[in-house]
Amino acid sequence: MSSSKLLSWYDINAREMPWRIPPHESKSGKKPDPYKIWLSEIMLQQTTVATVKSYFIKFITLWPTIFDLAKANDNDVMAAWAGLGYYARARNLLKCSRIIVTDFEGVFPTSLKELQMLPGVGPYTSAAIAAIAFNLSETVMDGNVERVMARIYAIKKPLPSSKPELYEGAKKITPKQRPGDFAQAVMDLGSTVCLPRNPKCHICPWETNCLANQNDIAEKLPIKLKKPPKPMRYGIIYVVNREDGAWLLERRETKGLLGGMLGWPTSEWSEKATEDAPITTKWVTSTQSVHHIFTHFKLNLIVKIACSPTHVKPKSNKFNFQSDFVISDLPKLMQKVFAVALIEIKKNPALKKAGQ
DNA sequence: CACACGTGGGA
DNA sequence: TTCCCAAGTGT
Repeated sequence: MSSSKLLSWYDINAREMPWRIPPHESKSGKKPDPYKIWLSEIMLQQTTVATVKSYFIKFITLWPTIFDLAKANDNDVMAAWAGLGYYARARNLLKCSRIIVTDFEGVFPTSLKELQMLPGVGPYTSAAIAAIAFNLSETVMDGNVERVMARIYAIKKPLPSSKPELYEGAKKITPKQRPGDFAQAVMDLGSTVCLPRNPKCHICPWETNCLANQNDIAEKLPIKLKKPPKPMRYGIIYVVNREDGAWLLERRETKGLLGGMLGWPTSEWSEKATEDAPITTKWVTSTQSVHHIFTHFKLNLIVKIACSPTHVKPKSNKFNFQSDFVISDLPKLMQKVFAVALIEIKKNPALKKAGQ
């Protein structure tokens, strides 16, 4: 297995990404901005390149350097992250930027050990930053690399127990020359050629070296255990529009699901939907409910809508009327709820006031 | 180690 | 519809 074969492939086939130094510039010594590599790698955790691109450009435009990000308003950063998911990443992004500015004078450390002490930076991201931003010969292991290694070495032991073996395989072929390009090349290969289903072995630079391809079992690898079904949860969510046009929202608790994000007041989400209205009023129940799929459960929410007079005070001070928000500041689930509420408001004259 | 943690796209 | 997958980390 030769890394040079893959690097030659990468020289021609590298995907374009806003944070990436293309191979011809990389070879002539152009260095990436560690801030951009770090930011992109955090965004790319469990998230596709296609999805990340526009968010990356937005962040770089709003906060061009780590110093800008470190002094940003927390709610502005959470709003900019809205829709991207896994919101702990955004909270850790802020924490990390402030550590880098206050403890490291704005300069990222280069060792895996120091990088892994940063919030949101684990085994994968530390190696990716070291390899891509600093061109150090570190071995990156993500889902792509796992799949490629399982195939070229024909490792039949199922994931996740095979991870150490897969890592050793990757480490063995990590080159001293161009380790950053190599890391990105394996991931490009995994995302465009060595696909989970229907791998394109006939155009793969490692076609003749790959043990799985030689045995015609590439598509069967890596072997993964089946995932248990997602349980269903139910709840009631409340959309209140005040006569002056403001909407009733809450800033969700910092920890847990959608932590730190804006959202509509909601009951708990459990086996059974239970009322927990934020104000006492006459509610209109939407004909449509909202269905949403999270990583570990499915959710069905009944949407209740009300129009309230301006003097109404919510039952809890965690709820606030806000007129200065845009719907894109909210997580996708909350955007879906709002869309359903608007349909109901449009249909129902009793909910229409204040020029809505 | 198992589980919590979002969302969108493809087959 | 349903399932899998995507440049994982924190607890």
